[in-house]
Amino acid sequence: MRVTAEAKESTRRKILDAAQGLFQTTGFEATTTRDIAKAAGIATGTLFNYFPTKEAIVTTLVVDSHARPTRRLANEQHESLEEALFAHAAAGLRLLKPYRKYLTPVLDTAMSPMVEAQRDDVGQSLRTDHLERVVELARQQGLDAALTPVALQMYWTLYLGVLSFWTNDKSPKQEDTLALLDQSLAMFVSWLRGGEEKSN
Amino acid sequence: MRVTAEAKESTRRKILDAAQGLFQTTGFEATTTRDIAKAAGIATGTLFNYFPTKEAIVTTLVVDSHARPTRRLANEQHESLEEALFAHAAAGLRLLKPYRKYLTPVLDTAMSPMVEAQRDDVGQSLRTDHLERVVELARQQGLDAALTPVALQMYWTLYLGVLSFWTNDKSPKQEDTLALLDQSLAMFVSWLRGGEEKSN
DNA sequence: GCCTTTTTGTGAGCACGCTCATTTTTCGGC
DNA sequence: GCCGAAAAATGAGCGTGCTCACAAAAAGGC
Repeated sequence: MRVTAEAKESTRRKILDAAQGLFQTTGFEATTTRDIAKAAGIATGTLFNYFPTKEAIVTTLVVDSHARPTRRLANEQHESLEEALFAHAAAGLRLLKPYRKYLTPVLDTAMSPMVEAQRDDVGQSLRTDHLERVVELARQQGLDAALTPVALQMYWTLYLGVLSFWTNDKSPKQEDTLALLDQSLAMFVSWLRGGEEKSN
Repeated sequence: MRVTAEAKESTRRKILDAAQGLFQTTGFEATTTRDIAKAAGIATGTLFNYFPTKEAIVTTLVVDSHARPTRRLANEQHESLEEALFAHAAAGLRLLKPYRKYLTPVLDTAMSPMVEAQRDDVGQSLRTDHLERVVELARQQGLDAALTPVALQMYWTLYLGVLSFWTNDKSPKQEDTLALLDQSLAMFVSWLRGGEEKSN
């Protein structure tokens, strides 16, 4: 059972590596599942024993990139919530950077706020993890009451908007994306603060 | 040439009507282009002489629904910008209501803020028209300077977020969507006002 | 009314993502 | 080592959306 397990894991890696390379060079849409299987040295049917859909492959690539031990700059204090959220979101972008060009299918499915969470839906953990940290950061600023489900929904909408912009950002170092992120967070935070004042 | 033109228009309508009915009863994904063609009494190839893709059909349905003379309640004065924008966005929802269940492909393509405008891209006019009215309403409140491209980008992101939520809203009369819309616009408007104060 | 050109219609066929009956490999128990 | 069972691999094949070489029809000129 151990040898088999190792072999399975090895095949899984071969698929992911092959897909990663092909997506990078040829693009997500232009890469066929037959291409990936051939590059991984397996039959097309085998590929679907490991991943239920083509999108699941790219989703796994993205999620795996977040699974590396994210060395969290331990409890560093930020001057403002906006600053803290900016650092958090920018860190998210950094992790996603290798996948920027073919992020669209992931945004449409795994990261979509509307997809119902399902068993073992590895994509959902990405959103959940990101939002948990947002809540945590807001708490440190005494804004926990303001983070209603609706507020998180709006945060995620804005974040997805930034990511969606980013995938097509033609500015030299995608600096326009950072500007948009800055503005979006400024809007979000000032609204959070406003709501807090009123309710106190 | 006139007889031909009339026939063409008639075929076009037959396709749209057939598609409308099938989408409604069977759903967008489950309806095949062969189904649509058969229901319209034409060959599958002919269908693609009228619409380049299956998505273009649903997009056309949605855009056509906006093409009806939108009787604009002539220059009615709203108490606040937020109220005016709410009425405007709610009117948008009302137009889209018949297509709510299969709006997703339209959001992903024609209404996406990232898709570059192309010649005769009928989908773009939907966004442009909506945003033009937003600018107009903001002007009436003396906030024209605040409506930078980035601001419009954020407005559209929020609007798409609301629409995306709406397509899956399980609450009885989709009242949760209106709540989300309300909050989103409150955030947007208060941010607009804040930016205006600073820059003055 | 015929002939040429242009427009419109057609359905066999392609490439795709994905499935599934079958074959091949691996396993633990003896 | 051998055997039956369980797991994994296979590739022909299905149903898509969409294309394209060709056929039919209509328009325009004389």
